[in-house]
Amino acid sequence: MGILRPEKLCANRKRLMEELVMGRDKAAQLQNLLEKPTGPGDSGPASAEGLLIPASFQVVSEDSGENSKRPAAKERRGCYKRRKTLDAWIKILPTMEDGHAWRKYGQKQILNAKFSRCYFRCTHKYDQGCLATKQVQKIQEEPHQMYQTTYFGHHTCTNTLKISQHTLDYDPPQPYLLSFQLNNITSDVQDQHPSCPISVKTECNKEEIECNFSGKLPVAAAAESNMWADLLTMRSAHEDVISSTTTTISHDLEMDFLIDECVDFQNDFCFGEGEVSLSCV
DNA sequence: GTCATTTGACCCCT
DNA sequence: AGGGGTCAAATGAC
Repeated sequence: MGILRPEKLCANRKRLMEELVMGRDKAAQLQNLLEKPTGPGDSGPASAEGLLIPASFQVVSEDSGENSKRPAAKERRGCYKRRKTLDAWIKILPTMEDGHAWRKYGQKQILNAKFSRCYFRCTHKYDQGCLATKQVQKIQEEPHQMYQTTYFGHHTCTNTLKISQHTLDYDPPQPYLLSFQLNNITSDVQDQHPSCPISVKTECNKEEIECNFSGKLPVAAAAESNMWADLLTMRSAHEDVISSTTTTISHDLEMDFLIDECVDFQNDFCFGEGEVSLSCV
């Protein structure tokens, strides 16, 4: 549910386009943030948090209905409401750690997913009423394990933990935080290679990097092993675009790209979902 | 004893 | 109807 599934998007094109427009706006906001450095006291990254991939089809608890006394299991009918609106975003990290104190409250095996999904709520849900929650799903096995974390709501608690030393000491060239989105949705039915421009942004050694691959991405061939070669080609072919949209590209890029699904040429658009890992070397 | 995790059941939503 | 999100009793760790 947390993932933008192509088949569902195909069924609701209008909604999808609205999401894309929103994504574009978010990107513009991010650009502004990057161009306007924050002061020493500012919590810059926090203000940019919401600009990561909007998990549009996720919803946020309207009313958790947390009472001190809970009814017995059989009396729980209608005791809680499903999440209703969205304030969610996705991060892909090599660790579950994110500097906040979470308490696990559930785990589910998800259909067609290799790994189970874990559900966390803020430790301070009851003492401070913090409604932040997250879902963590492993998406890649060790040794280069990666976790897709979907956050819902922002922390309102004050007792956040410091980022663990493990996280701080996380040294390159291990994969680092990365999120990406497809900027536009178009297709080229003639050559069966839809054009899906990609934005990639990451935080690597405290340095923000944003790359904008605006070339044609042969999505249909995304699963093939030469994907990285394609991206490299694309990058060199659009070096001017990259340099105009990034502050620094001093790192070599090492990427694994995978697109799970991308289809529906009949409706004249395509969409892919995927993961990108980026290493600092 | 306290708090976190596990796990099966329950419930909402599509 | 079934998948996915949440609850809470049972269990484990400290």
